[in-house]
Amino acid sequence: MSKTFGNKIRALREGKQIPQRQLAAALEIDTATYCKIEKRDRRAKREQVTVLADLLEVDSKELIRLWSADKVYDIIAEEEEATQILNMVAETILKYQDKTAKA
Amino acid sequence: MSKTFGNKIRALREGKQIPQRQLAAALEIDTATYCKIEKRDRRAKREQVTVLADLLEVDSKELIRLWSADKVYDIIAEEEEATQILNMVAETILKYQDKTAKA
DNA sequence: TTATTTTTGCCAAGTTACGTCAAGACAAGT
DNA sequence: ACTTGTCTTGACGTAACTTGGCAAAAATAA
Repeated sequence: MSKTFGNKIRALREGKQIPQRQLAAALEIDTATYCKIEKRDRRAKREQVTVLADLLEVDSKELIRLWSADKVYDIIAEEEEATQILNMVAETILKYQDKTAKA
Repeated sequence: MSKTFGNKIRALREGKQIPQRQLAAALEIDTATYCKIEKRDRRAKREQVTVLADLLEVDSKELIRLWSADKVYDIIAEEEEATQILNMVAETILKYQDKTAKA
């Protein structure tokens, strides 16, 4: 991906010169697990993402976007018509937003 | 969604006047499970989707698209910035396709 | 070398998703 | 009303997947 969630938090962490150990402690997991999150071997939980955003002083919405994008990517990357699938979902979401906006 | 996977296969099945029992047998699951798939309570496996496409005489790619879209939708529907997430993934996919196309 | 950080493999525990069973709703026919 | 067939739902056991921790190995620095 252009920038995976793991890449992003690693870049931020390195920019701040924080060891994994410290973030791992904040997330109450051990460093091995934290390491795997950066390497995309494990997935952070949603709550952990917001904690990381705080510690890394970055907009949590941005991190959530990356984190969600990773999940979506995993689902459709292997499909032939990935782009068309995304368009279908986008349409659905727009329609649904219209409905709820009116209601 | 505008048209979920479940809606689609149900419409096709009804158009052909086939009972759930028959498709369930083809998928080697019982009718309760098949029913849940139509109702979006259980998810079909990828192989099952192609089997259904055959039996319902519809392009399997179309069914796979709907099936994938359902999965993606489940992931991001609850997120605030769902559309932006989709855009991020779309970008990533395009970039990746460029790379592989050149290679 | 020594110390620190990062990474990996493996296993136990936890979580999620699946499929079946049993029971019930509903409609059409007798 | 009784049957027959289809569809639906909830509960339950279990299979499959995911997670986190531990221990030990690489990598990196001091």
